[in-house]
Amino acid sequence: MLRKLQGFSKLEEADAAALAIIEAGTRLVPAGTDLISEGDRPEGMIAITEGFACRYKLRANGARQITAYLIPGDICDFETSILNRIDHTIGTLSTCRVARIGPETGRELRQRPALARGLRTVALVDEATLREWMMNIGRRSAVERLAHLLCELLVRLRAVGLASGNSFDLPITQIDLADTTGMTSVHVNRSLGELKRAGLIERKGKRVTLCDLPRLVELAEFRSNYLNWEAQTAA
Amino acid sequence: MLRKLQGFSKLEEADAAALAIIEAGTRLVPAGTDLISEGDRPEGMIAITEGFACRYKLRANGARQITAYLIPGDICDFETSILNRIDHTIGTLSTCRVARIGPETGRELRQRPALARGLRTVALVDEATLREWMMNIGRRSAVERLAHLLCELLVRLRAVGLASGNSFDLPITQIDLADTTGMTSVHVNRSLGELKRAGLIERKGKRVTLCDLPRLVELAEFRSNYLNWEAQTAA
DNA sequence: CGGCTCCTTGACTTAAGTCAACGCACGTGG
DNA sequence: CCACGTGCGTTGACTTAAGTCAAGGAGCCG
Repeated sequence: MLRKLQGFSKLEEADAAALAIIEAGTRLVPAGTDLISEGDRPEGMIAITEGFACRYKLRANGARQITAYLIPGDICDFETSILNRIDHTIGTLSTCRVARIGPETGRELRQRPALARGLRTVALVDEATLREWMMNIGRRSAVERLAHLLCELLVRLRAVGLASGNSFDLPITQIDLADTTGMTSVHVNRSLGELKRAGLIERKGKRVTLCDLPRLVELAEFRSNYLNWEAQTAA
Repeated sequence: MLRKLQGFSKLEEADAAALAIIEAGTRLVPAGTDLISEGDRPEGMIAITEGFACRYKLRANGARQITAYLIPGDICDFETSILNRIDHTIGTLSTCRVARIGPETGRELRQRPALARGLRTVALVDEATLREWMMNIGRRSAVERLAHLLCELLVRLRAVGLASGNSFDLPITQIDLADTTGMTSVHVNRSLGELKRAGLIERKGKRVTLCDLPRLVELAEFRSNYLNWEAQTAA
């Protein structure tokens, strides 16, 4: 998994070995666990190899805004000691397999030029994704938002080999989707129903299928450019 | 101005000289000008020394989402050649004084350790701000959103000496505010009116005064931590 | 003095939120 | 192995925040 991620963002040599080590020290974490809390001192990195995690913030009234998904292959790097307090929390949405990378090994990884470059690319893509999500919440209707999110997930999961054709497992609740898209779980439910009725998606259990991807892409005005490593490798 | 920005994020020596040079090659740009367009090849940096600019994205139907403000002292650094296409546009909201920094000089600046560190800090703060805005749009009411935005602007403008007491010049339209907060200009107008009626803010022309900052902060649940260099210098 | 663009306001519509109930699946413990 | 609890999904009836449409006014510039 980790391999995949690094694989596309930059060419690797035997850095793969370094990553393999990481995968060794992996732990299984139940859903709803905070891996890092707001206000913590950032250190090292965290990598997800299975399941969905997220970055989120809370309001005093309990309202939650999810600002990013961490899916298998994703790494979040806390540029150690540049900022000394984290402004958000990272928690699991489903059961996850997580690798924690200490500050020392983190430094080692960043020493390898190819990996360092990969990590910076990841950071830039994450930021671009943040902007796209903002557009999503601010300027798209409920149905469009969900359509867009599903398209994004398909692309990202494909990149790590976790989608087969146009379908993938989405191990998170509609409440999570609501907190991602800035809506209510009730309205997420209805909007998903609308997409289903329109024949754009299908769901059985945790499995989602984007039956009519072209129409979905058009509806959401989805352009994958912001996620694009492709542009990278082409360069 | 530039000095200020760097001043807080990291201690400087004679890097100031390097920055001074930048300020020399500065141009005046009218409002509504795009400095960099989506799809461009990123190169060098752009610094704003006067006026308000922003990052934004457009939808096919013309809807605009502003994802960040660039105020005097802000620099945006396109990590040259890491990504090769920009996913958003940068344009001026008011008349601006802008410094364009070529790729070569950009590299030079990044060579100076203190400046490099400063730039990375800026990038991290920008990202944190992005997350806070997302929370703003996704999970706060119209009035709260505006209150939060105003608080943020006060803090940021203070940091560069552009606020006197609790008031500052806001040289942008209510349409811009709407595109920032994911609402309509009409509703921005009404919500601002509400803040004014509640005695929280005052406006005359472009000048905004946050009369009752404590209540405004409370209403918006504003915590400046995400902008905090203070934390940095303390470290 | 037009002719912009922006601000302001009112009347009305609509998308999304709220409240509430019920069913279903899952997991745990008796 | 079944009984029960709990969290999630689903649906309906109703409320509300925000959007839409539209028109007038204010400021600014050439």
